Amino acid sequence: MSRPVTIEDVAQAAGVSVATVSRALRDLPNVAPSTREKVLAVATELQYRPDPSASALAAGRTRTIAMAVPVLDSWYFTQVMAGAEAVLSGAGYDLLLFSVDTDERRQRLLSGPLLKRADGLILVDLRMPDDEVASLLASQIEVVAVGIEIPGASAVVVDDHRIAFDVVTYLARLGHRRIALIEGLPDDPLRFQVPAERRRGYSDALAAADLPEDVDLIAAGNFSVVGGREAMGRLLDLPDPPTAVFAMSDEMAFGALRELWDRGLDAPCDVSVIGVDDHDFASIVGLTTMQQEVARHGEVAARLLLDRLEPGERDIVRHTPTATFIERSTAGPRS
Amino acid sequence: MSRPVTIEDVAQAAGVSVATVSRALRDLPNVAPSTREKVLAVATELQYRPDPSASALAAGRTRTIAMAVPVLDSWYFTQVMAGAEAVLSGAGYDLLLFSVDTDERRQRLLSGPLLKRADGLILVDLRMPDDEVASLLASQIEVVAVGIEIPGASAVVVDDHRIAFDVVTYLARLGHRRIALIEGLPDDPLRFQVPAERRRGYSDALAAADLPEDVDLIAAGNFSVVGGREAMGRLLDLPDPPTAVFAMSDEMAFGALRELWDRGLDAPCDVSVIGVDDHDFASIVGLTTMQQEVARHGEVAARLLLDRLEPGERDIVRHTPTATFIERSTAGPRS
DNA sequence: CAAACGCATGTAAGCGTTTACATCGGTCGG
DNA sequence: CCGACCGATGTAAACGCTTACATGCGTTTG
Repeated sequence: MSRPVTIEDVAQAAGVSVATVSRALRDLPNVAPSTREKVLAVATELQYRPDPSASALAAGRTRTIAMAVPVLDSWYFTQVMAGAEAVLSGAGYDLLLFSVDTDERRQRLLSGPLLKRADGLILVDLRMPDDEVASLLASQIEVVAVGIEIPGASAVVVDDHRIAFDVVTYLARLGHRRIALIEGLPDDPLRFQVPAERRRGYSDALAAADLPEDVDLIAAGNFSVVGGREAMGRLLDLPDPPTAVFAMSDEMAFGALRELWDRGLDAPCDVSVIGVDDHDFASIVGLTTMQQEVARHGEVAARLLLDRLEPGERDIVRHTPTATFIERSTAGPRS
Repeated sequence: MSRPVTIEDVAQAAGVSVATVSRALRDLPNVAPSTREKVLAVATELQYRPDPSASALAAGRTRTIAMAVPVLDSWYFTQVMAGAEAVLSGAGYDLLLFSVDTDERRQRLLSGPLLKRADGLILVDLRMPDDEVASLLASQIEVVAVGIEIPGASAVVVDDHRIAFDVVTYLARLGHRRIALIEGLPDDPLRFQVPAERRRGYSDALAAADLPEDVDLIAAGNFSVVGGREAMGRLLDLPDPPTAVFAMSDEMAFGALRELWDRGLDAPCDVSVIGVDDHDFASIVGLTTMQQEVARHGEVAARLLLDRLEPGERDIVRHTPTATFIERSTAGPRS
């Protein structure tokens, strides 16, 4: 109803100038304690709320961090997001969330007004062409990447090659000779860097174990439960099906397990299955997996970003979280 | 490097006034087609990006919607969020995300500058005292609730009483006489309305089936997998354990199943288990559940909000999504 | 004791938009 | 042929803050 309270109202009521109010409310130096108190009292009394748009316009800082992820309904991304949000809200920043499902949307977003809407940007698993990277870095906004490397920006990247390599090597040591891969999005090379790295790790591990690589053993699972299930279906339908499967994510591994069960098969008796993430449900179904501290990824990214927003040129940091292999009950020796 | 391009730069380059640029770029009437074209050309040429803060300040609209949820790492909330985001981004709105884990944070948030940061607010499962509701509604911001009812605001609310009633009645009809409830957060009455309603539905169904209610059969599961597991553990340790369990969420049901399996028991042979949601993994483990179209909740909420933001006083709408019972393999007759 | 300084405060110029209002040619009906 | 009207455009005043700079006063210092 009533016109919102402005800083001017507070100034008037407190008998000082707007500048003093501004300083007092933001804990800047050069304000007499008595004055500060008075201003604070009046401000709460009047229920004054500074207008963020006005502050942003005047100060050039929005106190907002944007985060862009490929999809919002995937466990991994929501975990990263939750981790980041915790840190950001603790530091008084707000989180602007975007899901970027197409190249076109990414392009529009990352060149659009978003850049002026936030002080920083957390980019999760969104690979992009060089020119976009360049224009991003040229813009004022501070960028931190998760899951991808962006030359010139801090990043949180797991060693995806190693994860895949270790898992596949483990399976090979168990005696498996036909080891399948359920991968993510083979059709969209720009989107994820992760699948490509894990794919390489898979191939290298096979080579290291002197196993031939068979393209039939590579199935796309789209990083989803149903995708994993369908992929497993295709693998089992092969004339010479695999005895072990490495799924690039736990979610796909769950789908794979489901398909096994549906066919009256079981892991690890018939087929060994290993995933990545240590999803909340991995322990439920006993999935052997390569654990990642996913929420930490987000926390670390947020912290790196906040660090760089502080005045005083921080270095570009590349943080590599560790992954821990967790043996449960879905992988065993080749029968 | 170079000073960002402002509307003035565009105006100058196009040989018109800033007003005309503003009008042309926003497709307002009263601009000659030739002029509009010219302006558009110059704008793209210069890579002009309007500053959202400035627009917001001048126009009083932020083109942003805030969404507050109790936690970010729970399946239900992320689904709702994903649904809302899809609609909002389609309409050119940005999503500001907040997790509200304490009463204090909620209070601060909902009275703070947030209100000026967004044109609308989607409140999910956050119950609050009357005075807060009042001050929220008194503020300029448009509110839509999900999972709770806020007098004076549109809402998306499932019939939680009915869901619980139906499930428990179903179990009673199967011959179960000791039906347990794994609930959410009993200690925090302000936070969720949902648990309270489902709890009532549970009690009423027992009464309708002439079954006694036993407080020992009610265990808190915190809406999490581990919580559900622990709750089930406590229930099984009872001298007279239940033969059926209704979990208020699938996630808790998963935990419950896990506990059963760990003890060498199984559903439905030893204990029937039913959840709510139809979580992605429900089909994996064959969980019988009451399905909700969760993402739709978010979509609908977003749409209701956008409707109300259009000029032209819409009515307050109360949308009740339907829930569908899905029989799978974790519930059966009492053995 | 004057000059120099430091601190608390005020003044006012932005920040980059939107938009009410004024202006200015033309067109049109009488 | 003229006043009314209309559509295209410009002018300038907000919008609510931040902040560089100016001011004024009490203290210190040589």
